[in-house]
Amino acid sequence: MNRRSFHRAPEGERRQELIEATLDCISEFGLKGATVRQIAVRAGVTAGLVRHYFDSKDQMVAEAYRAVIASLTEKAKNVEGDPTTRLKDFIAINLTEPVADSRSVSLWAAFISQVRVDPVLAEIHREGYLAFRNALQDLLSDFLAAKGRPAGPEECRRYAIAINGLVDGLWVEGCLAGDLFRDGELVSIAMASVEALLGLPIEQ
Amino acid sequence: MNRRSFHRAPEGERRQELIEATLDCISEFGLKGATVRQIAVRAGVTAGLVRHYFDSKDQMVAEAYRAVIASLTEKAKNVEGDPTTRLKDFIAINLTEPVADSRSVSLWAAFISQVRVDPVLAEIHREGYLAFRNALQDLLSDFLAAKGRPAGPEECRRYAIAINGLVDGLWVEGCLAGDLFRDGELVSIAMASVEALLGLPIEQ
DNA sequence: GTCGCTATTATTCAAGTGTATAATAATTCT
DNA sequence: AGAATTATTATACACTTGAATAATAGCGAC
Repeated sequence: MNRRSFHRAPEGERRQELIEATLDCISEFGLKGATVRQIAVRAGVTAGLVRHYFDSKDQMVAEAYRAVIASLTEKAKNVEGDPTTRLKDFIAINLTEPVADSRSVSLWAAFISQVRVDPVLAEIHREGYLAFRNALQDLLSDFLAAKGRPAGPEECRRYAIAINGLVDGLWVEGCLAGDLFRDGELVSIAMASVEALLGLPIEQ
Repeated sequence: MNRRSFHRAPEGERRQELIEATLDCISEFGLKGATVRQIAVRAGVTAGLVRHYFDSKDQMVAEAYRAVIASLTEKAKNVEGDPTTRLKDFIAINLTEPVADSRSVSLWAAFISQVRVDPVLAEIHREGYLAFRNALQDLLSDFLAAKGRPAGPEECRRYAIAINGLVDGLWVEGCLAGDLFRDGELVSIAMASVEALLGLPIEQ
């Protein structure tokens, strides 16, 4: 028997490799095509190993979804600087790579399509969405205050809903049909739109 | 042998039943759960019949996707009346049932997630998206002209991209977490946002 | 070094997949 | 009413799926 050679990886590392391989497969072959065997090939291991690190394939997929949400939101939530810079960065980050690319939107859509099916994924989604929107709402509150037009929570909430919708919608448009837009066009449209929505200039 | 009784349906009717059953299964069980057998159960027939009406399951799914796009766009594209009414209706239709519901967004997401995988679905998507956005662009052109502020194609294009993004984004938000919004809140936010984007009142 | 632990591989299994084929019964035509 | 047509069912097949189990080899402790 010629067994293939291998090396024993630290637990955290191998788990992350498997999760990354899972996401690769989902984005390239769809949820249907992301089989345990295909994922193992992508990760450079054999199929049985999946069950050594995760209770089930479904659990691994759920963790992979958490990773997607984290990668989509962490950059935007960690913007720094004065409110104007943060707002500008928030918009730009969400509409340029690596957040805005076809792999991201494929993964996002694959999981969204399961929200009705799998309550676990539904909960993960809701948490991520609310955290993201609340971060935007706080950012807008700071921005409006800094511009000398402080607004209450209700007004900020409405702005956050609208701008979140706008940015998400443009994000999807751009990811799915990036070739229909010129370089930087989406960011430019988004900036102008947010200025119009708030009735305030973003550029200093 | 006790064979189950059945009735022979006209071709068009049965095809539509199968497509509808396919969409039901995709929205309830995901693309993975939409198996030929499950679809047949939903349609009240047996699995073999699928291949009598379609060359393959994949082809049936592609036709089902066409049906989804049609149902999502036909109402909005057929708005009538003066430009102001049409714009108002366009927004309202896209953000209220039946266009805005969790089944629709599940189906939409399921197919979007396959755009990278299946070139056939990618083409169907692109056609639908462009037709939708162009309809909106024409509508905006009419609206701006009627309001005494005619705009060229490039300006209308930018507005169409932004408003399409806004409406799509709010549509997704509302479909996925309708309980987070009050009745009519999304439509109200969308109306106010579009007014701000265009710098024109929509209400007469 | 070699021993022990366990991460990893290899193999097997039952259930489910899309599809092909043959049997049959609902409907139409004469 | 009876024959012809074909939509529909029933069954079988080859293959894939996630998971369970047993064998093995990498690697740290001593």
